[in-house]
Amino acid sequence: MMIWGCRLLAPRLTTAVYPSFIKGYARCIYQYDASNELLCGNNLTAPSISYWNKLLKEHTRVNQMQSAQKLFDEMPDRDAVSWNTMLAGFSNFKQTDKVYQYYQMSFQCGLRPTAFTISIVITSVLGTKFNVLIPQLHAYVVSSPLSALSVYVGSALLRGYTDIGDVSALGRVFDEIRVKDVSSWNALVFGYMTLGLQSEALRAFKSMPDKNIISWTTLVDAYVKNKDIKRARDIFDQMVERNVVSWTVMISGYAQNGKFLDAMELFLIMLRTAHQVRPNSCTYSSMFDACADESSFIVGMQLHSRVIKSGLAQDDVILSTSILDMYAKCGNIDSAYKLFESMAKKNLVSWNSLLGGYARHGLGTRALQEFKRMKENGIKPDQVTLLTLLSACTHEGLVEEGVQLYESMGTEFGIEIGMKHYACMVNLYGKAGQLEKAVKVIQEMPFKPDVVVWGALLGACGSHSSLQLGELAALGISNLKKDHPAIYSLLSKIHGEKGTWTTVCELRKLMNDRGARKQNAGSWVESIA
DNA sequence: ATAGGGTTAG
Repeated sequence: MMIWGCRLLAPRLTTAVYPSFIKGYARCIYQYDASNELLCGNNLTAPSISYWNKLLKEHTRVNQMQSAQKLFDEMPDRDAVSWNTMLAGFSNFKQTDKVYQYYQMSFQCGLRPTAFTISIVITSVLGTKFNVLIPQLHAYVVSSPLSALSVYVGSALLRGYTDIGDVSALGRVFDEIRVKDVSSWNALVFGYMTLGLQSEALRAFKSMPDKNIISWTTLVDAYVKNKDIKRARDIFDQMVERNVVSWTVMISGYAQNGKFLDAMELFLIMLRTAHQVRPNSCTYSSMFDACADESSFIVGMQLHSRVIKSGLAQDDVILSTSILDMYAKCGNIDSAYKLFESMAKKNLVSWNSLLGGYARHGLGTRALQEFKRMKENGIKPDQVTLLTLLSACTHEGLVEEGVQLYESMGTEFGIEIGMKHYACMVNLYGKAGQLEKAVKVIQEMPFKPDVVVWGALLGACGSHSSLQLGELAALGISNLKKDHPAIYSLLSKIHGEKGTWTTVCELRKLMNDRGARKQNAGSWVESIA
């Protein structure tokens, strides 16, 4: 049984290919055979290229890209489908550079892209720096035998131009599509909406010959992304049928815009009225996001029990992490930790969420401990990790540890230091009263300081009563944002502490004259009760 | 045999 596949293929392969084939693929073919009839009943006939392509597809499907590459190299012949299968595999698993590399290789091998090739390549460059290639790919298609756009290439191109923000290209591409279908229309509406042309989008939406659930959901989502929740809900209410995605888009729209109660209400309406629709992991994830935002621990816990019963989180890193994040943000760091420990799979985001929980709870030392464990587990930190750790150090006054992390960012972890990291360092030094060092960070950073950076310094000068540096920070802020109320409050606080009351009065008067008003303070505890 | 359009975590 074990040698099933090998026995079948062995006589048909050249001696050069045979040994490495056996070594590399015997196991895969056996597994493939177990779940598929492909190799059965096909006694001793030479495997056709379409057989090889199916095998190749099977490897790419389960993200066995390395063995897929090996198989691709060693199979007796490759046609356009083989190349496209490889491209699609790389594309599905976000290996854009590989897509580009194989695309170029296919040219060198004398192949010309098919419509399949073009749509795969376009899709794979979306959201990457390779998206500059989109107009070139378009130009290639137009000048090739493919010139009239198929629906596939057409919708892919529409997504592409949306991605690079070229509004004027949308209409042009749409006209070039030979036979437009719902998908092409949907891509057009999505493009207009995403690029902020609401009326164009609506016009296109209304002139669509057919609309499906996706068309409606696209529009709802687009309004959500433009933060126009009312209109989103309006469209949502007009839908004649809705599926999980439609509900989830609307619910996550409320969640992302801080409307916890609306999200909750809609979630309940879904459970009560849409009996054929079951919440999936995206739906729950959005709800946990809303709970975390509102610190709604009780609801979060109830939703967690629903998830446990559903078994959805069993194997889902994203969902589990959103629950973990909910616990951490609702102030229950112990539950967050327990959940983290129970997770079968963890990724960088899960670790960041846990570290963020410790940071928020002021447990800097604990955060650093977990960070050590994270590195021991072979997880590489990113900018978010470092930002979280720096803020954790700030809360507990761990200046030395923070500085050490900051200095190792580029050298040890290869992470670019961003504006937020500098702001964190200013905060770290500032809170610890080392104001000169805080200023030094500002002077040496490669960006023009923003309001957050100056604000960190100003705040520190407030708590450590440094007038001179406080004025420097205030000047920095007012250069960026005139009459920011924090300037007046902090400066008069410092002056008050120094006893220069005349200046305090002058500042108050100046503030009144300019109409700068102190920002309203509110109790965070009250708002969740 | 290979492709396009709507949702999710820090």
